[in-house]
Amino acid sequence: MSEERSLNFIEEIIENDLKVGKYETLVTRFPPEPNGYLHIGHAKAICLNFGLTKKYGGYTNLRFDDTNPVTEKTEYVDSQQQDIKWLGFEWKNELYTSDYFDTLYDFAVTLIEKGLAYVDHGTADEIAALKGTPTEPGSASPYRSRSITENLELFSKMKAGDFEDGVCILRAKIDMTSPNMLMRDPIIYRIKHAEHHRTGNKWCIYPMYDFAHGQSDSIEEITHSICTLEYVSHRELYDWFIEKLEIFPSKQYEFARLNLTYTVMSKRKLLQLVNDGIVSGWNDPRMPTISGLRRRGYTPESIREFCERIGIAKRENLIELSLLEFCVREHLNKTSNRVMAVLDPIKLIITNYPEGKEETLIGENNPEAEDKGGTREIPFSSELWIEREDFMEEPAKKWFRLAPGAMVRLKNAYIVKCDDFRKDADGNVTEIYCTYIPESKSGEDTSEIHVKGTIHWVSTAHAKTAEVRIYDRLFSVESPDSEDGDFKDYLNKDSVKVIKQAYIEPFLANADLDSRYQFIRKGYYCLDTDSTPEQLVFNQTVGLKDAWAKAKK
RNA sequence: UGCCCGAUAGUAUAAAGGUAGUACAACGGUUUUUGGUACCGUUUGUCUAGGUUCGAAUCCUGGUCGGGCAACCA
Repeated sequence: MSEERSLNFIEEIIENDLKVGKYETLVTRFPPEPNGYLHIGHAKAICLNFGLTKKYGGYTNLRFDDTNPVTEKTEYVDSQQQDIKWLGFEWKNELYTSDYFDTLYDFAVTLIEKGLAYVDHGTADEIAALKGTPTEPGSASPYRSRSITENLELFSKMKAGDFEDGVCILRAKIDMTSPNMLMRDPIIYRIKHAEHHRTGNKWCIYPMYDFAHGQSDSIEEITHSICTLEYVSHRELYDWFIEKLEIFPSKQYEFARLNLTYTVMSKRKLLQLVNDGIVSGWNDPRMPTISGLRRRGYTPESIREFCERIGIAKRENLIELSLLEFCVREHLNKTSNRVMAVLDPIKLIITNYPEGKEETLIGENNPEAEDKGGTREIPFSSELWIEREDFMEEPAKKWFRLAPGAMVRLKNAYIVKCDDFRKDADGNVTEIYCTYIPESKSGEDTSEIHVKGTIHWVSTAHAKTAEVRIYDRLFSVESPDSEDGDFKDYLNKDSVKVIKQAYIEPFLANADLDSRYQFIRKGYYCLDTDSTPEQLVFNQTVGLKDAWAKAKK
């Protein structure tokens, strides 16, 4: 059944490592910094790391990379955990880089003792100046030659809180002339008198990313430490620390991060959208965050499928949003029940249907499901709401819907013929008059009449109302990041359209937050968390493909 | 004017020296009580110049283009 997917370069490395017996057990980790909400780009990394150990055995740790107390919060830890679980993955161990602060401190002492680290009292500017540039080598700091004893003492004082922020830092002693800027005596510990979300005020010195990440991987015996391309140049340092400290040799591999058209992906920019009130929050349905996609109605299955399809490689990429939309349509088409809702209503009156008469019709819930998803009852009467766009006073060519003299099928009901219509003073059509064909009832049609168009409807007497929110891309250009000027100059002004009063069939009154629906001929919808029993609110996840709309252009 | 990474249809991603394939997108058709779905078909590609080889997307050299690197961020 399962078709073969070719291996990506990381799978090739792993298969080879396993084959030659380099590792017994594959161990990966997902290491977010708890300073924001996870987005679809993180989903790619999550699916990769957890997917690898699911495929090859072994396990994946969740490690919060919390080495910067001023940006990190427990709120983010909680949301990130929720998002990973929702995506359908289970971590082996829940860990925090801050769990290793004692060990990391000892590692720093070891380095000092080996003469490979020193305390520098230069200011940030002085240190930057001596660092050189990418094209010019750096030069030694005046503090570079301090004795081991002095360094040990000063570092201990740093830990003890004897210095204010910024007075001094601990640096690795490597090579100020290295072509790799990161090897020019990188800072490994800085002083920050700040409260940490887990360790409180125990520490006033915190390790830098480069002095924490590889060692944490090593402590956990991570075999394959997978990260994004911007860390390529960090690998040399990563290996250097592991070698000098003589600890478990985790290996770092890098892949290209995800970029998606019509959105931005950096936490910084997403935070700006939230703070500027451009979106309602991290989980605004237009956001590319996991929580936004979830609220929008995306399913974990569809996001996992998307991550599978985009592949893993090392070249920069910009994935078309249409692929994500395809994945969610594909899943929702198979799993969601069909219902009828009229978003832009106009009244249709069946003149030969007895006034006051009602019928209960049966509709199948999902033609794609094996059991058709069961059936539901749909009330029918002489007065219906239909979609305004399903009537044309002067039909275009190839028009299959209602027009004077034209016939269509009402989904799950009868064929009707349009006899007349009314307009108001402004020329807007207000009512459409039809006659129905009694012997054309769905399921027992003996009329021999075949019509090309089928439209959805809701009985006016039985309709419930709901608010419907329809979303469009957040930005009007494919790559807001690469345009001139500020990315916010390219916002799509019409990224949300709110329909205050749509008519929905009574069945939908019992909609729950876990269900997704296909509004027939319209799209996929789910209940929004803003919903109340008095006021239902639906979000459009994605519209259906619309060949007619395309043909009109 | 340094170092590092990369370059295959519109977008992604395969082909480990031997038929350039797949998906999405686009376009056309068949089926259809959703102008949906399903199915069928069409268009479009190896950055460039050399070299190695019987044979190069793949190996080598030069060039071009794109990205990263000079936070007490991760």
